[in-house]
Amino acid sequence: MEAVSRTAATLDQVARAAGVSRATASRVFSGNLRVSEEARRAVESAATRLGYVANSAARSLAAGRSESVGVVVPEPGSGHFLDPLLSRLLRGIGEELSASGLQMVLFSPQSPADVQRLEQYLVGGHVDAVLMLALHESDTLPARLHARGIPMVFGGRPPQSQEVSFVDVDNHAGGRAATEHLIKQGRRRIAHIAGPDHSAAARARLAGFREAMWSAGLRSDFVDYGDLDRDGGELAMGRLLATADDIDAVFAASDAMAAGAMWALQVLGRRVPDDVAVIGFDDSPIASATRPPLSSVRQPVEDMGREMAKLAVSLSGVRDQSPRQMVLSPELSVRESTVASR
Amino acid sequence: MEAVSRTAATLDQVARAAGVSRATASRVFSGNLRVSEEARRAVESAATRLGYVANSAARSLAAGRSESVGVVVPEPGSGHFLDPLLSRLLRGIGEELSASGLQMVLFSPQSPADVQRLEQYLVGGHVDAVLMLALHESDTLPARLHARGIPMVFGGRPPQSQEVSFVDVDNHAGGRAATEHLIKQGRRRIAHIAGPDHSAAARARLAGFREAMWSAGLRSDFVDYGDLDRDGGELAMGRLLATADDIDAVFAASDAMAAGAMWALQVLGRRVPDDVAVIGFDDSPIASATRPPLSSVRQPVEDMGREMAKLAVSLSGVRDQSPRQMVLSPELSVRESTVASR
DNA sequence: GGTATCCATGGAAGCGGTTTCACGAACTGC
DNA sequence: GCAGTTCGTGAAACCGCTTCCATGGATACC
Repeated sequence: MEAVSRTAATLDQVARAAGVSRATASRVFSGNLRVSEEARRAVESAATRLGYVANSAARSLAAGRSESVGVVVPEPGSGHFLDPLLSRLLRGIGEELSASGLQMVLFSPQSPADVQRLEQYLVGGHVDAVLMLALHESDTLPARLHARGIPMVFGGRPPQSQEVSFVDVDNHAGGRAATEHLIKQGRRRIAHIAGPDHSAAARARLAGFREAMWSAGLRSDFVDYGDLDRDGGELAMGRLLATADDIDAVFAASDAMAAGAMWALQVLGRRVPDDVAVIGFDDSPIASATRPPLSSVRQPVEDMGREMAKLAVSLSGVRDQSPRQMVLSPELSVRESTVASR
Repeated sequence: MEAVSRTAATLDQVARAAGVSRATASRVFSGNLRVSEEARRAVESAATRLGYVANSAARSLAAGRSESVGVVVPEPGSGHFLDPLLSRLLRGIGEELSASGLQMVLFSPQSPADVQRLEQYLVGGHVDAVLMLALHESDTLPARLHARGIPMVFGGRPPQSQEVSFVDVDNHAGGRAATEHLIKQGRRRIAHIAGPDHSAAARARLAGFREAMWSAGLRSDFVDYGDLDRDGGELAMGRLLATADDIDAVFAASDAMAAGAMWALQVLGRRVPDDVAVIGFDDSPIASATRPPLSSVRQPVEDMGREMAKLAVSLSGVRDQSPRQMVLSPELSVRESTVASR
């Protein structure tokens, strides 16, 4: 390979070196069929020789598309359930986008000013599509993006779900699966530690729990609430035991709460899983670090990311953007906290 | 605000509406001082009226800088210690970049082909700077980026650390602090469960442990190794106890290993912290989910991200890019696993 | 053999900004 | 009052690529 000059080679130089016009060289890179085999070879060889890489700014400007997708992640500390899953999700998104040759531009607005700027940026047409990982208050965004014809895909079901495209995990099914697993293990007096009521995901998990219990003809009123973290789980467990001390299983809406619940049980001398089985949700690192290791519901977060990206890609550039939606099923990750000892 | 047309307003339209030339309008947005107060006001009002947002592709092309910074994160599954900290780190980076009006472009190359493409992309001058969160095999990258004058900042000390800029957490100091904390609690026979020897971070933590023990005149040879996950910790703890069953404290190089060690101890009837104190590293979610909650060493990961971004910004556009390095100190996060019961 | 069709190609006009340069008006200093 | 600055401004030349359009040679058809 020739010495790669300090300043990047341009299409013009490549074309000149290949003995063709800029237009033809451009066609080669855009995969245009209308190029002779001969010209194509000349251009390609010149390109490698010069170490040519297309200037994306110029390409975007000329072609009117940015070759990049914006990803908006929620601000932290909001106790959003997504947080621990974020890196898995981004991974899935990145994988799919990079397969399509798209760049991923990450936004994590902190202040209202950031949100404002972000909105301008997105509406300004600097990205070909937007993936939203949480509903920022900015409810105007969907409408404005839509008006500009910029596809937008939500991760997790947004409030006004009918109008927009989204990919979600089936929290209802997850809650049901967790509960059915406990029932199958012979448990009968099963409690649920639910997440905050304002969270749609938490409500769906609760509903799944209720449905499974009803179907099995069991009482479904051993329910308490926590704020998704460990202490919330511990407190809720205490309250539940005070109400009904013969509970034989607990399904918590998060692993952290499940860990807290386990603690509360063990402090009171209950053995897990022999006396009380415990199952969490998310299959986070916590699940394999508790004693005993925690059964959990694993959300297919990587798949979710991939599907979001796919959806965005298939939506962009299309005139008709009727919203599409997709719901992924979580699966059980069974560990020792729910299987009666050998 | 006027109806924002479907297609974004251009600088030209703004200039026309304000009754000035494109050049003057451009000066207003670039913060150029040479503009009369009158013209500035006219342009600004026209801009808000039309909902103008600069087209970043055009700006990049004309100005020769991309207003964006590439962030390369390690592929997953490699058991890299960064993984659980990733979202915190990205947060810090994003915060700082967005304050400078820069975009963050995320890369997570999976295949060798991805790495190849990435390298081309970065070298192609599409970003103003690069933040590397792990040493991909592609050792040629630093040199090539340097040749192009593209600043690059590593997160975590790279192998050949003298030549490049980086921000790292002081693992040595962290290891020392953890150990000294145990000593201060009156522990004397302290063991260390180290991470894999090929990891520089793991070696530094071990060195910190040794230094603290030597300084206190204590034996520092209760050392075993694990692969950073829970099972590794459990196994290592078993081996350590087989060697010396009167160990009264353990410092593990990761929270997961600490959790595993705690389990091993408790299975053998040791009480934590009464018989044996346990401390981890990373202050991950696991730390607050164990029973008892785990003391740990908290890495200032957000700060690390912020500093990396700052460094990149200050480096870009500067002719002389003599490498700068920065080492951040971790701090102790004390919980019940190391404080003798009340 | 002549005309219609096809196809690879090059010329050239943008895409939407930034920045150099020249210019006139308004200052300054003596 | 005049030369020398300073300052705001607009015209115009790019930045590197895509794409429309015209062209001309080769092929197809009758």
